[in-house]
Amino acid sequence: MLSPSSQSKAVPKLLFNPGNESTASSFIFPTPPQSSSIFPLSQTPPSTIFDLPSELASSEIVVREEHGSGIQKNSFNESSNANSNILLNDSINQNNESGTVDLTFFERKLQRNHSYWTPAAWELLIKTLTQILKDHKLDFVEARSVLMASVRLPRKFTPVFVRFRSKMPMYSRRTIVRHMRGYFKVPGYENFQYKSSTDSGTPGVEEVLLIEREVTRFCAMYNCTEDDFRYRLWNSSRTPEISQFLQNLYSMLDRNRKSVYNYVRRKYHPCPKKCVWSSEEEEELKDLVNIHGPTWTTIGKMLQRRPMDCRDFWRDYIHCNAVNRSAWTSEECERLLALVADYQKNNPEQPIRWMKISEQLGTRHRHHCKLKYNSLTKQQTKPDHIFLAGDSLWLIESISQLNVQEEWQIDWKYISQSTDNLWSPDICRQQYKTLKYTVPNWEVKSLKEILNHIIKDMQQLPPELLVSKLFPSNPSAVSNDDSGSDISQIH
DNA sequence: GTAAAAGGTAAGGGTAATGCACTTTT
DNA sequence: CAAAAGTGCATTACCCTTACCTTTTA
Repeated sequence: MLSPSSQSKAVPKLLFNPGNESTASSFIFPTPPQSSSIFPLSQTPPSTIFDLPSELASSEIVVREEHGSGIQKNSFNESSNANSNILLNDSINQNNESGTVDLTFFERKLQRNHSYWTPAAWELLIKTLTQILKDHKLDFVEARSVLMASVRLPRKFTPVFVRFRSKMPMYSRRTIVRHMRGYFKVPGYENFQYKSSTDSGTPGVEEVLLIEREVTRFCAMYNCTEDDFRYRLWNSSRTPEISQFLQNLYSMLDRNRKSVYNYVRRKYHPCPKKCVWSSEEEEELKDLVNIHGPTWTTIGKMLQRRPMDCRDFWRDYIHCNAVNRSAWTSEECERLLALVADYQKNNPEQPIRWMKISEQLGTRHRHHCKLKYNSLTKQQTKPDHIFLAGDSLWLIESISQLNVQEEWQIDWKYISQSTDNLWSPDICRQQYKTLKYTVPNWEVKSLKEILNHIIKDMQQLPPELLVSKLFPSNPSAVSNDDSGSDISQIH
């Protein structure tokens, strides 16, 4: 039996697959301009692609519901949290004791509708934004300023949600907003910016499109369907056509050969079924692992799933069946610390194997162990994040030199780069916030006033306390970097 | 026959998207 | 005041790299 989400999970369809849309194959992405240039309105795609429908005129904007939007809840967060934990734990316990599967629990945990941002989503977003800019006679820079000037999304951007709701309902409002801000290069949204290609990690838009085009070309050349291609790619007996196909991709893409190979094999696996596991399948998976061990390719073939999906489900659900989601007890914390200490003692200078720690602890997920350990030992594990007094002064002076009026105008990426990326933009911003809160009545003060106040405060410190990680050669600086003299840390 | 290159597999590790429980704004 | 929208933190579904082994190629 499949949970209902298997029916509702929409598969993103590439809008510009040949044959899907007649104008699509000629469409070229207008990549975001450099912040200094003007958005090229002349690149606006023809209206045949755009055909913004009457839905945009409608004032009724409904997007996929998220975080209980529209339903005001009582503010008893503590008790409602506790209740939900009790519910979850009850269902887990019942599951353990009776040996049967609590469907309510499984449906709950597998109903997520998780969709990654695809090139097709970029295309839709960029098309819609281009039209909005045209309608409001805005250029890229102006639109960026409008976006950055208000915390809430200006109303002129709401047609984006209407468009997405009708074309790609699987994306939440938050995801769309994040990519919109990323497209306009709003500081703090660097992770969501448009990337045509990348050295490693998730491939950029152009890379994905190139791979898709090559697959289409392969199918046309050998007169086969995409399903045929998938089977050929995974066929145990290698064929020269597939080898040639892969070789072509390696030469066209500027990234590690193995990365390309793995990506293509993942994306074009013959078994598209994923995410939702029925209780029967789960039992079957358990049996198969008992019989064959962790031979995921074999098991995947038997279950008609991708090998790594079998591994993931086994590792992150079945294997942590006793996972506890309630608050950590002090005994658990102590055991965690002891286990990690023991591991580090036996495996000096090795990265901590959280899967192993999770297995030994027995009641928590690997991610939970890692997060808890990091929060328990925050000071020790993140010495790099600590700003010494001299660094804090440098940070505030650097912001001051930017000569900006408002906080949102601070280019944190630039600040971070000035530290040779010793601190990330986020860490710099966080440190600024920490310092800001030391200023009395900061809420009603301007940025300049806040900065001047902090600088004045810090300049009153004795020079010997103004040590710096960033400028260790500073005559007043003390050389013991990692000993982290507490007195010089400003918090 | 052999070394180099490429393919195949699974362990290990990580993160983008989202859920929850709020707060803030309209 | 209600509803919509934003947000910090936790969770999870999905993704990527790397190491090691096998197979193919030159």
